[in-house]
Amino acid sequence: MTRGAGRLRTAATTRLSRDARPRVAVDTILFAFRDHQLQCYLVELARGEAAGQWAFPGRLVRIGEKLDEAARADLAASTGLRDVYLEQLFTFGDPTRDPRTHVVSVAYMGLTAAPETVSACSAKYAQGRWCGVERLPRLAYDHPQMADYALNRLRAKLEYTNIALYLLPPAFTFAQLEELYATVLERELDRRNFRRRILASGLLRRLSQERRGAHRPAALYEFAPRSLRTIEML
Amino acid sequence: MTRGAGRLRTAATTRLSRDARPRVAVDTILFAFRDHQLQCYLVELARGEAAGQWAFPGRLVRIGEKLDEAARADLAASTGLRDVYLEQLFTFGDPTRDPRTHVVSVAYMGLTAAPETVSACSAKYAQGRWCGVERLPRLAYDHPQMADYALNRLRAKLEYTNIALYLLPPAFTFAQLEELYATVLERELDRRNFRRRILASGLLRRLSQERRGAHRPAALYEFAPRSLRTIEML
DNA sequence: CGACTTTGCGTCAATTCGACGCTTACCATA
DNA sequence: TATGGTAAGCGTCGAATTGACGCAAAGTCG
Repeated sequence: MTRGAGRLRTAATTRLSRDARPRVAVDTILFAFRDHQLQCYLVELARGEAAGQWAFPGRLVRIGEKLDEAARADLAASTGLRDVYLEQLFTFGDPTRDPRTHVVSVAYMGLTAAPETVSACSAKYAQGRWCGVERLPRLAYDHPQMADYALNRLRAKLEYTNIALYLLPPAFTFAQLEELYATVLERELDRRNFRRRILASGLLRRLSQERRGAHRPAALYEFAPRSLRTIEML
Repeated sequence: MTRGAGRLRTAATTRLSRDARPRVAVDTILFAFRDHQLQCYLVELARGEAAGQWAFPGRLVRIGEKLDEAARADLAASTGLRDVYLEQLFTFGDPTRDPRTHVVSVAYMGLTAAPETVSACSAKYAQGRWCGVERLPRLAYDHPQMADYALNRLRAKLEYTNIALYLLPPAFTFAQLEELYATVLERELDRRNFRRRILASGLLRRLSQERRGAHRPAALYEFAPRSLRTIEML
């Protein structure tokens, strides 16, 4: 996206028209599984000509910044969340995607376990909120495409990676995991078969059931670190 | 990559230090299947401090250009090839990847059917040549990572898309297709099973065998256009 | 206590997949 | 024209995977 570009417009693009080059931005589609649905985090733009529209958080990349670090820092500034799983998605470079200037945006997908404390600190935004992916409002720029892309990627990677575990708390039950899968994939799953599949994949590790009373189901599971295959590509 | 940035260095980065932003480039790893091996196209840089080193063709993106069109145009300028299958791979943004300035590079993978006529027209390059992916020379910048990434992606997509067909001429035999798969995947394939798999996938269409004499094997195949699934994502 | 959920173990049949045998057609060349 | 090599094409067999589903033990909640 392009927050901040407005400030530079007169100074930069006019004076420099010959040397003008596209700017680079990062935008992050942050997912969480909350209230039995897959949600993503939206911000309401406060500045620029897209003010009032909803979008994904993001900003221009500064000289010397790594892309993922820029995305991570911006996410921390926009949501207060750190330790988010981030994965580069796709780079959107259509010159008309931002009506003002040519901004090339590197889209990231972020996954986090149901966060309770989220604050839209940054003054760039009027507000921030979680929104179920089924009923997104009209989004600014080409962010609808980004949402599609991210959702498709998430669905695809559910099938062959442990990526779902980033959407869950450190310990969880099979029922939770299955609900996550069924919801995101929009498909019924057979409990028995699902269990077999997941266990066969070796993604999970049975948690020692220290304190299980206190309204807790019998068995908890957690990440099996050894199966943290880096399928960053594909 | 960063060809052309040298020219702008004094003018741009000095004068503009406050407004300075990363530049955007596209680099393309172009593959072809030639001489029984998977090869990719390399250029020898003629300018800048990396002069003399080998790299993948690419250039800075100009205001108003789409990323894929920039990649396509640069490929045409560098190799004379048009009608290349292009797919965005990954965006490399480490600020130190180009020692001079911060250049964010959107890497593309290109596939083409064994091209006979390739000329390194562009004055940016001292020369261009095809090189087997097994014995690449030392590459400039972070292009070795790009090569790895592209190769991994190509291998992965061979398994579940028709992407291989972009590396073959319009009509080809099963033996050719199988050799391509076996070479790229570096693994022996059972002819019978391979045939079954490919036919089951519906990717191929039997060509009417009009003129088959003249040193031509019995059966030719071509693309089955209906199966041109767009699995651009994942 | 009784209804309900979660967990966990199995079964069965259809499908997929790897290893492999065999025949036919075409071509080159001795 | 006989022969050997290669591509094409068909089919089998057994192991592994996968979807549909039954069932019982354990825990939770009202």
